[in-house]
Amino acid sequence: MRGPVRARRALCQQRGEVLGWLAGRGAGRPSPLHPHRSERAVRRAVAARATASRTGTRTGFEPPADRGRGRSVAANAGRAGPHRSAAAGRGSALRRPPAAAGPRAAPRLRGCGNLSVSPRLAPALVLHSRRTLERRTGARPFRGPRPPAEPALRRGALADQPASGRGPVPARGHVAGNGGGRLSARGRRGRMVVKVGTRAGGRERRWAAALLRWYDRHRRDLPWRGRAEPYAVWVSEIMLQQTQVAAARPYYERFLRAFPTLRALAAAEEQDVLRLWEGLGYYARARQLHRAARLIAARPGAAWPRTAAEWRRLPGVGPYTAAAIASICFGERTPAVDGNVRRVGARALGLRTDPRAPRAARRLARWLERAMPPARLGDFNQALMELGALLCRPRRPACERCPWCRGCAARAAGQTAQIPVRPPRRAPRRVALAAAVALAGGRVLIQRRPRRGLLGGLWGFPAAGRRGAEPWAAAAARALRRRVRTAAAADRGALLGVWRHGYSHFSLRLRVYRWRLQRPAPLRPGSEPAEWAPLAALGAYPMSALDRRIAAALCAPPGSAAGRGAARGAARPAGKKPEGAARVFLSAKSGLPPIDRAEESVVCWRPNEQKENSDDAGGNLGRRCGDGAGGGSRGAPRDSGPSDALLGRLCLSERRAAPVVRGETLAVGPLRVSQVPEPRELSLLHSLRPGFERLRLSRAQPHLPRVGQVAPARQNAGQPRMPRTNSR
DNA sequence: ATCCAGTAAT
DNA sequence: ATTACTGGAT
Repeated sequence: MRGPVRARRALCQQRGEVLGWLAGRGAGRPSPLHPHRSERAVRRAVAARATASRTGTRTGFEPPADRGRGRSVAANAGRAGPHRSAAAGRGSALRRPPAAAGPRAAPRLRGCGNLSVSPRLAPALVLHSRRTLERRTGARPFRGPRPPAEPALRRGALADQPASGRGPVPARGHVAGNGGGRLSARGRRGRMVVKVGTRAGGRERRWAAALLRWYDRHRRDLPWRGRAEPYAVWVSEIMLQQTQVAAARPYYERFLRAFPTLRALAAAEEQDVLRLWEGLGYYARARQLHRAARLIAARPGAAWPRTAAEWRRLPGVGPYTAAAIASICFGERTPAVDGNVRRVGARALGLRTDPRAPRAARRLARWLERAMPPARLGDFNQALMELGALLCRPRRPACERCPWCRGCAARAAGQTAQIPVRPPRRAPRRVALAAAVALAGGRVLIQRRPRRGLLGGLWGFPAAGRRGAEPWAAAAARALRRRVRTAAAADRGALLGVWRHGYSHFSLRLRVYRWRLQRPAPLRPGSEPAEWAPLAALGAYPMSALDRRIAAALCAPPGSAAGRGAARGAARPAGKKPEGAARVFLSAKSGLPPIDRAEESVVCWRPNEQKENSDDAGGNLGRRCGDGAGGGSRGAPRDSGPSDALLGRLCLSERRAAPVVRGETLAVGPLRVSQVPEPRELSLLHSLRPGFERLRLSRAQPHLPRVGQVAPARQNAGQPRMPRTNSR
């Protein structure tokens, strides 16, 4: 046995470097890290060295001697192949250059390795090595507050080691900083094994190299890539907030045509900016982009902010966006951590906690910062995001193609589905309300909700919460009286049913009471409109999903599933669709040119994920709705069979001389209902003419048409424009 | 239906 | 620390 000595892989150069350093320190310059100890420690170390060279006994600084050679790290690394794509294994981290130089070699640091030293000396050595590395690599010196718990505690523990080394030895130390040295403590006598890296973040840099190789080969060609122009990058980053590349891309191109420069944007009217944003959502982004443009233009010389901190001060620019722009355009060493990066990083590191939690986020950011290669800071950030978007997807990651496959901790543990860990969601707040359904001569009372707020602008039945311990029916009656003047509200309504609905942050339990009135009672004026709407026309009113289900129950024949309804939302029996003719309403997601051909076709098909077993778009277009891919297969799982084929072929039934305004509803059809896909099955709506991609199926309203007439197109056209519906 | 996303406002 | 904002994927 070799006793406490653990320097199995010390490298000659490093040894030379360290010994040279130690010798040079003979004068006893105080170590900045441990000024009060270094002198003694250094003298001791030098003495030990002298002893060792005289007697041949081993010391902590002894080279691994010849026995180390046989199973050297280089051999390990060789086994794995010199061009291992993912550099995560222990062996590869210790890969070293040919150990040509001996102890007397020039004190150059190359390669990495372990040195066994006394606990006292270890911190100074690490510091020294880090300094050297910083000098050599130009890495940013570590400064600023160290992350609180870890290093402080461990450095303290280290410094407090008794000279005998018998005190508690931290199981693994890690010297904070930018990757200059790592410290791990092993051994009974408290010898410290110092792993010295050649470059700041040497280990991480190899991940970076593999990543960038992959990125260079597989990156998508996106309009904002290429020249890292601040304006282009900034606009694209704002557009890409909460928005996928495919959706943002056409907007980006149009936007840059309209406002090619910062000055053009700053000079624009907000209305024009918003107009170009229509359909993208999150309109605050556009307003803030515009505001920020004016702020930048007002700077002296309209100079771009350069640092992430400066960008951060602009409206609409958060930590992610600031880091992305600063790194891509101005070479700042700041990781841009978005959802993709969090996912990729959490998996690679095998984070078992929510990567958004501060601790994990710090760890991730530090790791990334160490990995960022100085020459390609922006590319590194983009490559990470690209990896997350293309391969390291939330579901079904394509690990086989991933450059980090071998080193990925989540992959190794078979945990890619569990990582990133998501924080447990709190149980949603429970909310209970009572609603009033007032029927009179085939009409029902509905009201529109305020434009702002939850389900803004949608129509629904009056509802109220319970006051104190009053009966639920009383609460419903109160809601009724608020909108209509009727004596009937004094009566107790009949309980129609109880509906539940889950919203994003609360779950609603709605008790619905029904009143039958002789005739439509006079409406009370209110801030929002109310109407006695014909039951048959309810389909023309945009409603929330919950109110829609109640409306469906009103229209459904008694005893039908929808009529019984309440409990589970009462859809029709699974797998069956209502028969008959119906129209589909498409609400335009953005402005559209006039429709000059009445027979405009709109083709819908399922997302086509398996490229290899499906036809191209032309093949899709060639199929007919009826031939096997239509209603029959719709219950089938996504990936089985030819279900990626055409689902329906819809025809716009009207000409439109005037342009279509965003949000306007267009009637399509009529169609046999069995040809109409469910909204959720439709992830793509294409027309054969450009400009119609943004058409969106709004409401097929499958529940209503069975009673009475389907709302004719004319009537629909006369309706107030359908606001955007948001079922949450 | 449920989950996910970055920023600002609270 | 939560939530609104909006749309897409599954």
